[in-house]
Amino acid sequence: MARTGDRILDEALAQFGTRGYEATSLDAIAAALGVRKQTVLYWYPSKQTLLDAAIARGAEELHLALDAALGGAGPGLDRVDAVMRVVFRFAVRRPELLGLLREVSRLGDAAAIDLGGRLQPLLDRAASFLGEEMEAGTIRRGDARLVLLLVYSAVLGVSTDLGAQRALDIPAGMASLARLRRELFAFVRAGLAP
Amino acid sequence: MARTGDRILDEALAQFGTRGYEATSLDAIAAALGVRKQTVLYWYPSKQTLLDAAIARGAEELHLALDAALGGAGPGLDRVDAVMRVVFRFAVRRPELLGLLREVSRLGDAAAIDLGGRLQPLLDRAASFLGEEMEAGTIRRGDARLVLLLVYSAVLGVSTDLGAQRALDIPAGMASLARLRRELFAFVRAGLAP
DNA sequence: CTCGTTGTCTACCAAATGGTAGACAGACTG
DNA sequence: CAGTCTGTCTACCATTTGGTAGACAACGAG
Repeated sequence: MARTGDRILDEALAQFGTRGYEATSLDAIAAALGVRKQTVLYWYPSKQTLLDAAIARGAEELHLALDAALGGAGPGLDRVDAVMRVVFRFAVRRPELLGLLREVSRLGDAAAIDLGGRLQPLLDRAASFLGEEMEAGTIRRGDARLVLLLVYSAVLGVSTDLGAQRALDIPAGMASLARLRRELFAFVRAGLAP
Repeated sequence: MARTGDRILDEALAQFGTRGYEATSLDAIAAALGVRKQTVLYWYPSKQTLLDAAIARGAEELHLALDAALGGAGPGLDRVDAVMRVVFRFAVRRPELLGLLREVSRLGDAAAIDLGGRLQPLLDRAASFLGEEMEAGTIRRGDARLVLLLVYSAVLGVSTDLGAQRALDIPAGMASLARLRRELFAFVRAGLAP
């Protein structure tokens, strides 16, 4: 695949992730690249195909980063921190990717199931990790899958709900972002502590 | 306003909240009510007007319930519990309302700002409540607004991200829902504890 | 009975959307 | 040089969408 195909995929990921799938037209994607809609349809024969490809790409990127974080870090809460660090970095540097994640879960179509399938092993691994830590006493006991869901929601929510941040008068900017990160880590750590 | 106007508003809120604003057509709303699109346009002269009205209605409903919860409950973490109970009940009984909240924050248009304005006093109140409790030592010290954002994200995330729950193989149903609720409460309580 | 009001409908319309068909230019290959 | 393959484009098309114009029926008031 030449470079055009990749540029289209990037742009599609960005627009699907920020404006939403239905709200994004092929014309808009094409125009953003200075190209005609038919070029988009040449590389991806339908809008659905393009969405699938964007999801696959996003999932792969997430999977890679999270896999490394899950594998490389130390035991106990340090590992939780490592994962949160990764997700938080995504939230800052590639918010459209997390936006796509959320968008897909809303669409609830076949692509979402596919995405679920792709991330499944990762989630299983995370859940069993939480379970082990609960056994070892480093994490408060509870249902590992539910706790995972909670942490996921809190992190993703913070990462994507910029609207809420606006309503709360939380300023943007590096310093404030760092504070938010610290607060998030403290909150989750406290929430998981035995 | 006769009954048709209200039925349209309900249906619009439901569809905007679940399928999203752009993905919902006036025809779809009308069809769901066994009526023609022009009847919808008679009551609400444009799609944007309808969205605004739906948001206003949702905000009012939320405001009412949260206001009561914030006012009526006891001190300290009990009050946090009361608010979470309310939000959780919304998540179960009127998920489309929380969905609309999220949708609006994504749209980021004038309506979102309006919604923010409506809920602002409530958020201020919640934040200052958290601040007081931090002073009193019943809640772990930290930035009250950020902590509020975290709790909000966790609760809203759990409440709306059914897709994630599917991916995690968390079954639907009353019993499982109750367990999720317990786990959420425990998590937030622990996260807020000093 | 007549007349204005109200609410719903049929008939359109212009713009946008996803998608098809095919022309065409350049580059590589025999 | 002829021919094929690749990538982009112009030209359309059917459908959907938000929205306008106006007919029409029910109905309460004078």
